[in-house]
Amino acid sequence: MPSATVEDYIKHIYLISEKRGSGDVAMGQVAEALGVVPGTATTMVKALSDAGLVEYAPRVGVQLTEPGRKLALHVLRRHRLIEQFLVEVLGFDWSEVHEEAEQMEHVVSDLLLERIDRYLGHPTEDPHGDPIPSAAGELIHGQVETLMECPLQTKVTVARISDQDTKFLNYITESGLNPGVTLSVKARSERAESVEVELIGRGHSLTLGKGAAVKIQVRS
Amino acid sequence: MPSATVEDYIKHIYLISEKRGSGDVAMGQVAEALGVVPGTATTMVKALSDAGLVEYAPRVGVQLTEPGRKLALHVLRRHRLIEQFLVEVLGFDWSEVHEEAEQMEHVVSDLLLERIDRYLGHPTEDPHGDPIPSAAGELIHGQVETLMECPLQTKVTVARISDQDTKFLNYITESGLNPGVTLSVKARSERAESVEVELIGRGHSLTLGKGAAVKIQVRS
DNA sequence: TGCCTTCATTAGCTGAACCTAAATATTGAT
DNA sequence: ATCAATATTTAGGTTCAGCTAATGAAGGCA
Repeated sequence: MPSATVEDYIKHIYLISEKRGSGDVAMGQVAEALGVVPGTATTMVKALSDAGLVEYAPRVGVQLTEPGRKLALHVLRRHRLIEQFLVEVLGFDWSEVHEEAEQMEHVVSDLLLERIDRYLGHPTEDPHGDPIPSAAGELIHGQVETLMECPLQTKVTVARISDQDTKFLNYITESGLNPGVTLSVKARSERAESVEVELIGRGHSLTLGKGAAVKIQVRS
Repeated sequence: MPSATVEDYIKHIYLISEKRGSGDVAMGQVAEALGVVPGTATTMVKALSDAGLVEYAPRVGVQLTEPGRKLALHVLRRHRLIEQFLVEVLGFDWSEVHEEAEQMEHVVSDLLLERIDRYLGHPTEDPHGDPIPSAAGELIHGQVETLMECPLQTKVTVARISDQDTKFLNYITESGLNPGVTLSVKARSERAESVEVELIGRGHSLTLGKGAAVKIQVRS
């Protein structure tokens, strides 16, 4: 059974390579995501490579192998089902479940996980709108665009917030931009790096900077 | 924050000294409970002593200090609340939750624990009948006796099964001796090391060896 | 073209928690 | 009272996952 550390490395490598399209993930990114110094990441990634979970090219980067991808999706499934469970069943706020799930994802057994899954009615998304991989390792990611790309003056629904930081998520909650909310982008300025958003039904608008806007993904 | 290993040592030292009345716990017992070789236990217990969690006398044994006892009860609270939750909410069988709780007890936060406690309505016993310490570290253990000590021909209720082995618990379940069941000891033979038990309401009897009988605790 | 900055790798070390094997204490039996 | 058996401790070693500090490669710019 892979250690919690191995699972974390694999999970983060997966998440980074998802975000940056495909190709190799730079070691610096890995080190930063894991909160370790670069040398530690190099050592660990070499070990992961020996274990057949990643392909590692010195001074180029790292990429998951098929077994690595399987493991990443399995960890992600645990993480996201746990988050969903904490929110749905125990009344946690969606902005505070990440840390908790981070710990629990390494200890819940497959049996417990399937009971949670059944209890929740086999959900396909977690509270942040992230897709939950199936037990078989399948992942359906819906068609999503960020607020910086989506069409103007068109009703769209918030699909996911691609950030796990509690403070940012609290801000999202306060602004009423939770997953599921309907909105429309009134105006966007690439040079000013801002977008103006109207919340449908609430009748009020707000302006977001590019940094925040790219983390908010919507579905038409 | 104490490591999972430290929590396990402290928990087991507490449980052993509970079982054996009071006084020092022998190092051999500690080693066996933790599944490590004696030398490892010695080293670890010395570290626990440096941390102020136990009092350690070489070649005599080990005993919890007040901070150690507090920690033990806190771990036990986590363990037992988790067990209760798994049984009550997720439909686990009481005989299969121990291993799962063993892992989870080291990662659930205080916040999550209190939500679980609230969700369950502040239970005072886990599915095995073991008392759940309060958040403040109080522990009310009911008046209990084993089947080898309780009065004969008297209705008593199974209070707890002091063993966590899944196979043994399965046997208990099959025999209908779960916590809560009412029974009466018809006869007992110290020399034959056996007791004959009648299950009230089911109208049938069974005979248990001493080894099993001392693990079944009852309340009058 | 050569230097400088940035990024990555290597080497060597640390602490936690385990192990094996040898040495030493304690206890019980003769 | 001595000796064997059992229990405990000590010594030395391993693995995992981290660190610091030094070295090396690659790309940008004067």
